[in-house]
Amino acid sequence: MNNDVVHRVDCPSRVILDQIADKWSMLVLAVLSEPRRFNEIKRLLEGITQRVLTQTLRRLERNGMITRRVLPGRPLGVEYSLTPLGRSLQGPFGELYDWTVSNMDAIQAFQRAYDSRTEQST
Amino acid sequence: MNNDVVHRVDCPSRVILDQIADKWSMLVLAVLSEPRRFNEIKRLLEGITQRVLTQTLRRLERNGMITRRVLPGRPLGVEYSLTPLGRSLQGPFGELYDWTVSNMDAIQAFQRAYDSRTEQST
DNA sequence: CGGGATCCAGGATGATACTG
DNA sequence: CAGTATCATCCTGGATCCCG
Repeated sequence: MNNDVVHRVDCPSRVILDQIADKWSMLVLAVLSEPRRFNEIKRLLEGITQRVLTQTLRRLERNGMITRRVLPGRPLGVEYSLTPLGRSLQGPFGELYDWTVSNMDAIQAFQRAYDSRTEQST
Repeated sequence: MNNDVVHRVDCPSRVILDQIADKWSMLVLAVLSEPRRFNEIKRLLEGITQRVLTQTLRRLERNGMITRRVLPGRPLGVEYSLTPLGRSLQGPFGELYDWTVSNMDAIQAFQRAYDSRTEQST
């Protein structure tokens, strides 16, 4: 990371980072390793509401990460799939995910230590 | 990414991801490539308020990413620096940052296209 | 200098109902 | 099925004041 520039408010990377570096975007992108339909994604991502999912999908679509395709036939069907751009994000996100998994235990240990150091006794 | 597990609400990686995959954490970590003091960080990160900076630093500290050291002497001084764990995050974050810089233009083009496709004319 | 405590407004979120 | 619309709510983040 170039520390001389990242922090500037006018650096476009900050704006972009804002768009992609959030939990749901990452998870949606992960789940879309293969094309999926709306409710399918929703089912896979336990805890997301359709409202938030819709917003996330729209944002990803606007940013050119995913494609929305209306399936012919009834009842309605919509399929989302990664664009090449979206797929190219799997690398960096994968790194981050792997790091998280590798260091999960260490982090939780730190948290416990911090909390016991912090919390007031009865 | 392992799609069979990422999305589960009970997967700890989701909790961790939540902690680290936010804008300010990434930027603070970036700026802390060398030890810095509170107001120094604040000055470097244009747009952050001391409240949010404090919260971000606390969270990072709790997660074992940074160390807080009170400097002896008057007036007060506090120095923050990366722990080995925090430093190990620079790799993944760097990847993401590099990706962002490389694809910034493409993304902004997508956004413009999407917006002109979407917005209603006068 | 480095915060903690408070107050307050606005945006994000959840739940629910309705539609093509 | 795949959303949109609405409303109540919650919580974050900004602004301020104060303290060691």
